[in-house]
Amino acid sequence: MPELPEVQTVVSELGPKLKNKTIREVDVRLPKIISVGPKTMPNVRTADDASHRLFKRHLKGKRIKGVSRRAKMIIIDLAGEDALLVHLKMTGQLIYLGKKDLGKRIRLLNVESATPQLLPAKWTHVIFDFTDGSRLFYNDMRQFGYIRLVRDKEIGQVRELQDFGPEPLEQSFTLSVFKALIKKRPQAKLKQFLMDPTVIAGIGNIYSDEILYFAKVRPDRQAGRLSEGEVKLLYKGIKNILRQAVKKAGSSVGDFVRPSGEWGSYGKFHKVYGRAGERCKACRTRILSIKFNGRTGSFCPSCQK
DNA sequence: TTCAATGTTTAGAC
DNA sequence: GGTCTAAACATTGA
Repeated sequence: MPELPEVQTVVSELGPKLKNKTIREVDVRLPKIISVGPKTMPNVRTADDASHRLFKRHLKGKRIKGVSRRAKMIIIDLAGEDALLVHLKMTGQLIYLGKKDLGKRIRLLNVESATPQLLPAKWTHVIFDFTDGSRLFYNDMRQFGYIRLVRDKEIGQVRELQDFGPEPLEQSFTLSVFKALIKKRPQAKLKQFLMDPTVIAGIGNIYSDEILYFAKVRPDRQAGRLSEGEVKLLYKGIKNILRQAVKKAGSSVGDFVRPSGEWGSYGKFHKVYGRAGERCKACRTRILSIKFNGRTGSFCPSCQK
């Protein structure tokens, strides 16, 4: 589900809601989602009783200072020396309901057949109860995501936060920084290059497709073989597409929901992602869909050279 | 029944 | 070391 624009949407909308809330109780319904300490390895999550108890005990009574983001990781900063790291992976959702909204039904899947549901629902794995009666729900159908409790000073040791490329929307991500990245990986194909978190943070399958369409280059072109003009257009595409998507609160493909239960609206603007077989909006050629290194990429064979 | 799905890591091959 | 592939996590829906 979430790439940079979706995660940024969660962070922007959740931050003001959670700020200065105090946790009354945490209900962990699927222990493997949670873990404690910076060195936890993904996919070796044991969810033993000790860390489960530690997690609940540590969070009880803690006040939330703020919510921020690094790459696709959500960082919930707690008073004292603790922080919660939340990674949504493919299908994680964070939904916040105020006390008087707890009876509200939320549509958790952006498909016709999905009926709105009361929370906690079938895929709600962790519930945070705040002292003012509001609640934060963590849902995750595929159960790939996680919530990890770490000490502030341990954050630097979290391996999922190490070795990340620059944040593409920050001012410091300049054209010359981008050119330096290309020099480092000249052989990489563009689709791979854009999606590699050690090259640039936060770009996944949806936005790599859209950025490549914007830059009019094929996903299988080599990064080091672009013309000067193509490099500039690609750089501009990264900034433009991501900024636009953040403005529209992300794309709700499948199951991205905002913390309020609303949908992101950027999906309406997709030019190629999810449009395989349909016609290119610019030239009417049919959009192709091809596997590139295990991931499907969609592109216009006529507009993209 | 089979396939693909927004993410990330790891192992093995070349 | 760089790059590619497949597999792993678990479930749904077309």
